[in-house]
Amino acid sequence: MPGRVQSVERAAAILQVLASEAQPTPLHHLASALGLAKGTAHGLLQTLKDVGFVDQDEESGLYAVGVGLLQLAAPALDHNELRSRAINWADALASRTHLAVHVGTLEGAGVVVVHHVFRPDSRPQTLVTGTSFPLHASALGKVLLAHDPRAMRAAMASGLESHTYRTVVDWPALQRQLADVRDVGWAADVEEREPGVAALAAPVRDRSGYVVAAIGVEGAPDELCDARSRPLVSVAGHVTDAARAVSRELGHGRRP
Amino acid sequence: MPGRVQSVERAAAILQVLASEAQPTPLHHLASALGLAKGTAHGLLQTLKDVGFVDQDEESGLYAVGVGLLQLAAPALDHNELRSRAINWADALASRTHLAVHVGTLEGAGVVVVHHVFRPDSRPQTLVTGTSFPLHASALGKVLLAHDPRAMRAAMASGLESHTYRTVVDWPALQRQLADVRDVGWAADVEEREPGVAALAAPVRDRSGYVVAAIGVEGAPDELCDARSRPLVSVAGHVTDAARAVSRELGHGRRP
DNA sequence: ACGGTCGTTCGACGATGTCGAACGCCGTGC
DNA sequence: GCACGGCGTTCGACATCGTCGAACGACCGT
Repeated sequence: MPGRVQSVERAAAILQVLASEAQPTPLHHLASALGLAKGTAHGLLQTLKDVGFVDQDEESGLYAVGVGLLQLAAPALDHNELRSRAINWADALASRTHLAVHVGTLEGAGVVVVHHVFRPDSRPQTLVTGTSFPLHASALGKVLLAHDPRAMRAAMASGLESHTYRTVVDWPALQRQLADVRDVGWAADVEEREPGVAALAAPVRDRSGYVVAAIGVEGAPDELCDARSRPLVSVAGHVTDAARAVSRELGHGRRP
Repeated sequence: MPGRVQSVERAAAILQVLASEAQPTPLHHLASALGLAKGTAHGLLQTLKDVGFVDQDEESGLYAVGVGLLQLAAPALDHNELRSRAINWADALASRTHLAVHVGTLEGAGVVVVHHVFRPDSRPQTLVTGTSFPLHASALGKVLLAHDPRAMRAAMASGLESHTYRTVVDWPALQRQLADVRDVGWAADVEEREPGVAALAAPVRDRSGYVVAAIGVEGAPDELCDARSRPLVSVAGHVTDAARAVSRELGHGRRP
């Protein structure tokens, strides 16, 4: 691509492959996955090691994304006023509902989880901070679609991909759902993004009243819904209360 | 540096400057800070934008580290077995001690906080995940120095820099402290890294018995120490219990 | 209206990134 | 014990690509 720096694109591609692998990766795999000569891959990897973005195991020679990369991402994330302010209310929401809590913001064509509170029990859980959820097939995403025109433009550009048999992939049906979201103040996703998973989310507004994020809970459908898969209003109430509290922290509702 | 890719080094330097700035940064500042032509900085920034590592505000034109970078760092962090296993015990330690909890591992010449549990109250707190603490001037770091020869080599290479008037910057005195750490099983830092802050930490061992991390609590000196600034044995007991529990989760103490 | 600053674009040029070949090490099979 | 294949690493040649200075358009302040 003209005007872009190819070696930086290649280095980023290496990081993306490393991040997507469950285990440390050999150099030859990276080279072949990206169509690079081994010498080229080696030069890029040594540079990434020097700057702390990649670690290489001394014994096996395998490569992985280094914790050093976190030093870039985490402080930048914490500069985000939203996340700083959401943290306490997210903890409270998790305690109150006994569910996992996510906070997400629009990023490209998806909603990226910027904060994740584990459900307060000892079952194994997977951190999803940094993960991008589809806008049309997640509660967090529907909140953004309902209130943020940029989200709507992004969804129209990328289309409505099916994720489960319950995903809404019909624009009129989705529009009707979004009208309901604006009406009741929260969104639901019942096995639309992932089988066996339901979520409820509500909008977080900034000082000017714009929706800048969504906060929500996630769990098994029978933890959030009644026997006919209808979301429990009690859970939705906890979510909207938390969303309002975070919005107040961001200055929403204060006189100028 | 021969054998390294200069443009990847430059791109990494840009990210490091952006991460260290409290607010979004103009292109000309980045160019002058790194001694680059504006056209060069522009090409690197557009490439970083394309790969999602940098965002540019549409109105102001200012640049910042993008949430997209988190998508690389967070999943890679979660692959780290240590952090997955530490999360629950860290929450329990925070509840028990009413203090903030950190888990840290050796990274270069410092100890990087890979997990941070906020103290369970509503006072404002700052997330330090990703932050590197000095080895000799932090409880986490002293644990690693006491048990991990790589940490000792790194500290010898980088020296003992003073952080407060209480920082130990004398090798024999530090060595004596580290012998005590090995003896009692925990380390303390009383206003050595930061004025008004004290911390206690204990070693986390892997299946083979090697110390791979430290877990600790942090708070005001009077929350962890008695009137003569001596660490409270009760708090140290909670910390060593948590460290042992995490070590067991990592397989320490199991027969092969 | 004008001047200055900034982000962006463009083309020339040479510095650097890339690649193929080779090397050393390690593990495996015979 | 030896040979062989695979892998990470090194090196030098070459041409591709990254860099920079100049210029442009937009915006802002005076």
